[in-house]
Amino acid sequence: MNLRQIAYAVAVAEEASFTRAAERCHTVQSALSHQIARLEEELGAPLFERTSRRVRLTPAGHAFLPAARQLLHSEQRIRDEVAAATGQIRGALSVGLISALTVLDTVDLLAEFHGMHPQVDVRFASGMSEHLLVNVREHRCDVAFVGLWPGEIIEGLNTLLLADEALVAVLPPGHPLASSSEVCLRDLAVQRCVDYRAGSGARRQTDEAYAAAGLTRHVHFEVDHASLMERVIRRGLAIGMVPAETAAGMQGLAIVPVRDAPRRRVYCVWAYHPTPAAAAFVELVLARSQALPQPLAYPAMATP
Amino acid sequence: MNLRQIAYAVAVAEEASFTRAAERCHTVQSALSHQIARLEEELGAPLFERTSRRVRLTPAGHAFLPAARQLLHSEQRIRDEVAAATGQIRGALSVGLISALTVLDTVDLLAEFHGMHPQVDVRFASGMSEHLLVNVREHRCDVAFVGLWPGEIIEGLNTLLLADEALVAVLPPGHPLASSSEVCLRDLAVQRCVDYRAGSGARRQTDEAYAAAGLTRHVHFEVDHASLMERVIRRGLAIGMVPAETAAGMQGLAIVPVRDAPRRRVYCVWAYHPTPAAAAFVELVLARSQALPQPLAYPAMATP
DNA sequence: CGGATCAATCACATTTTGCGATGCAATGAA
DNA sequence: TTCATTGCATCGCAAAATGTGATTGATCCG
Repeated sequence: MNLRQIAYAVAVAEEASFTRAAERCHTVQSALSHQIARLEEELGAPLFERTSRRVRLTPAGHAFLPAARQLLHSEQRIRDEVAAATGQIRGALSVGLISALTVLDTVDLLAEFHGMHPQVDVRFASGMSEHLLVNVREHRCDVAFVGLWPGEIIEGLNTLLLADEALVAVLPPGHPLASSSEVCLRDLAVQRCVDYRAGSGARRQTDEAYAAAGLTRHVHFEVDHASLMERVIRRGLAIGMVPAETAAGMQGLAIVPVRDAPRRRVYCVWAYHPTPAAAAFVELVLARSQALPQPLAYPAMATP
Repeated sequence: MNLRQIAYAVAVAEEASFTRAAERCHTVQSALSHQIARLEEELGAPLFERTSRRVRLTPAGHAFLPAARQLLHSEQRIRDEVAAATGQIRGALSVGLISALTVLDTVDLLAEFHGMHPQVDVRFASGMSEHLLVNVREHRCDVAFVGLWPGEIIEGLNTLLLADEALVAVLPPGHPLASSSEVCLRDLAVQRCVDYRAGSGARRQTDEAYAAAGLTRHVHFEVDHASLMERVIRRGLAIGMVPAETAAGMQGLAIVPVRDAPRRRVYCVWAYHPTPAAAAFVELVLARSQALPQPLAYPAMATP
């Protein structure tokens, strides 16, 4: 077995062609073909089914592929780790974002990060908190910014609490409640509401608050980004709730404190043993976020 | 870079000697020395500090080592996966065990497993539940049998509930409560108690039950194995609580049901993407354990 | 001081890999 | 059916990488 053979085989699997794989690997088809044959011989099973005109993976090939990719990943990791040991941060950094993220400007943050470490390739991936957590756990993502409802435990990951803010109600200018000095959830539950998509962490946090108050409400409009929520409210279609800091940026809308407001928590999470690039990025996040007091390891145990 | 170079470098790091590493790799010292030099050249940093008489890792070498081991692990994984695709289960299987495990005989189970797949090398590791869970998460263990207290969530791992039994009190023959038809925790809390070590999952489960009943008790004897607990009780030093099935095997001791008995849960846990050997072992566990109804994904949400 | 130990270096043999040309099988259009 | 095309396997040869054994040079220890 051989690093080159592995790379060749993965290329063939991805290109579904020996010829194109050879081009991608900057070699000739005969050399690649030979190496694949040697690899198959050593492993004791053919990896590819060569029907003329088409190359397909055999069952053995399907079993081979994930482990092979992991091996190539390890190779890159070796280079990046050794480079980091001599002060050169490089490699790839995959950052997951929830769409409701407003507590810090990640693009600004990544601009600063890119200035410090221009050799790092950055990839964004947006999605819902649960999905991002799975991605981080399975190392498809290095770092993610997620929202979680109170009491949730994030096990097996590093976490940093970035924000724990009370939400405020955001109303269209002419709304009957717009001039109130304070409202409570009971007032809001009977209104037409806009909130984040069901299943998202942000949505769960508000749902949880209504449920705890014994209230049911109906969400007429579901959005996946704060700017969409703002437009829905501005148009007078519904009322919403956002963190106070976010609301401050919404010009021309009525902002009213909520007595029994739910809190919006945002965490930065990353896996154990981060890559050098991920570690450097987390360090920057740490430096740029005022350090909030972190919750206990097992908040569920703290309040029996 | 090269698989052989990586293997050579890891061998040097582990043997702290080029000569011994060469022997271990079935080659001569000069060849190995040359390959290490080439590897260091490609990586742009020396991995080893050659003081005469001693070889030590440089900072770059320390950064290199974990990623290199992971790469070699991937190589083995490729072989094992391809072999599994052709029906040959082999490789290594690391099983973690809590000492309080009595619901199934893991040695019997592994004997049967070894009969089915003799090419798999099995390694045992005993410890406390929390520690085993970390080991499984970080892939130092493939499968673990752990005890958890009610309400705990195991996130990011596959789980199978193996046992959920009520505990019964076990008393020395002449004990005042030995002839009772039933006792409650209040009766037991004032007795001298033997239980598992503080910090273990089994211990937490009983501690939690006493706390929930508003009782405090003092554990005079801490043990790390059921057989030790039995001997302490037999000697008349203390009373204990064990699952009913376990108690059935304790001849000559008084077994008394407990009205508000805590339950002892035992889970089998394993990481996502198990190795072929781990997957085969879990399959056997599944077949040999009567399938209990599994708890919800988020039991904390189910009882708000 | 002198033997022992250990890694680096060198010349040379062997193996592996790459390259270009060719062969062979299958497909699809005339 | 025939023929051009596509795509992978095979082969001979050149180049590169790797292994071997002997030697060197430095350091440690008695």
